[in-house]
Amino acid sequence: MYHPRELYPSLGTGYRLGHPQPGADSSFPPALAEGYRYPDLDTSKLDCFLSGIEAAPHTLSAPPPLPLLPSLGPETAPPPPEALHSLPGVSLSLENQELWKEFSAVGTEMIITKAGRRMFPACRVSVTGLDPEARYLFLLDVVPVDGARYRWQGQHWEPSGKAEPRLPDRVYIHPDSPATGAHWMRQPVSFHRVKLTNSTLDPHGHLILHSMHKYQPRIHLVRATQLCSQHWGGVASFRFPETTFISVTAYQNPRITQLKIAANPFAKGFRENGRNCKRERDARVKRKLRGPEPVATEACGSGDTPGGPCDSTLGGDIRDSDPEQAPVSREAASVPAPPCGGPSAEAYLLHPAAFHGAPSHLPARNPSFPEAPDPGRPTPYSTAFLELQPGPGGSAYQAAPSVTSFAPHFIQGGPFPLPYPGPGGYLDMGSKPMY
DNA sequence: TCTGCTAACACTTTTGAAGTGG
DNA sequence: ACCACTTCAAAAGTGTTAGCAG
Repeated sequence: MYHPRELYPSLGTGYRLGHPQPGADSSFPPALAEGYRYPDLDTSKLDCFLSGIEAAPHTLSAPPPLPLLPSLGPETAPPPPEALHSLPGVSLSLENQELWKEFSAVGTEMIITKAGRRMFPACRVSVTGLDPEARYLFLLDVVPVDGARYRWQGQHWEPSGKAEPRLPDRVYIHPDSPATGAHWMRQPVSFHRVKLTNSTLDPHGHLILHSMHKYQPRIHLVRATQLCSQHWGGVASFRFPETTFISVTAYQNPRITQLKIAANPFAKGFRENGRNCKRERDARVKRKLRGPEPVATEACGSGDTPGGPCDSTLGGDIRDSDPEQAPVSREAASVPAPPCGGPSAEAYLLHPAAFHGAPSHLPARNPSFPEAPDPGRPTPYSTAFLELQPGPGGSAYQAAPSVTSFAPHFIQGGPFPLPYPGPGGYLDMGSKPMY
């Protein structure tokens, strides 16, 4: 685990997030740097949806210089994760770091599709140092690492020209947000529901990426103590070098494919003993050509323990060969959850934008939110993603109007606005009452 | 011809509704 | 009526593959 204060001992606790200096990254050709400033979290861009949050206005000073971004590939020894923040004492650790490192050592690739594809491995982190009583939001976004487009050369990735123009920046808000520090610290926080797409007109709010480009996920933690203020109480921004990846529409490196099949329970069918393994597929093709025959089976059954479900917080990459990352079994899942084990209904009512539109993602009641929502709050929205308006040149974030929470023009995609339920009321999501 | 993208496919996992029993 | 548990079907998430477009 890395503590931000160890990384930036000279910064103290009150500094502002800001843009790094492109020139500081030696792996980033100056010619490509134009228009590709690394957009670290700009506090102003969050005002649109954080306006209901926080405590005393926090004065933030100059941003620290960013360390070099990592390059992808087996030759790099990952530097410590980077963190920028004005939340003293808060630190984040990547829970599934070993898995990420395995992928990173080969050169992580993430499939992106028009409909949206989940990340695997997913970002799963543990947080410490939060104020147990204060509320926080967890955000995730993905930013380009450099200004290059990449190409698979049979053995490795190489830059092959200038990157495509920057796409709209979207932020994924963890469904539990806002929740108390105690809630976030109780168990690892998983972003396994994040989806990546290459559709620039994506209506679902997924994070939009270009194929064959290198990206870096970032996790932001925002303090939110009072729900009706125009200010927020600080922000911490983290990124883990081993989570850098290249987006693709089809896997290029067969070693990555093998790793994904081995580690992702959904791909179990493609394992050596799976019914969808190459041997079986070939056999099926032969059978098709010969005509119908009884289907065989058991011999090729996986025999593995079924991978279990993941809740909104714990879920993510699960590898059934790894006991430490063993999925929660159905039996285990039936055990009563801890008081803050699930997402919160109040969190939804207060920040419905934090939840996906699908009913399956609806939160469970969370007693850590005893108070009813403010009836005077503006209309919320039903998407876990916010699209942030790029500033001039497409690289900087523009200050958002902070007059209302969830300013409609800052949010794109999804069936909203939805009617805001009064205190104790229901939100109509697909005609089903919530709680 | 090569490269990148898409849709269809078969398979597995996840989720929620319905049913059952205490 | 309520709760806990089980069963089942539908939805969603996988990588593979063939075909298409530039």
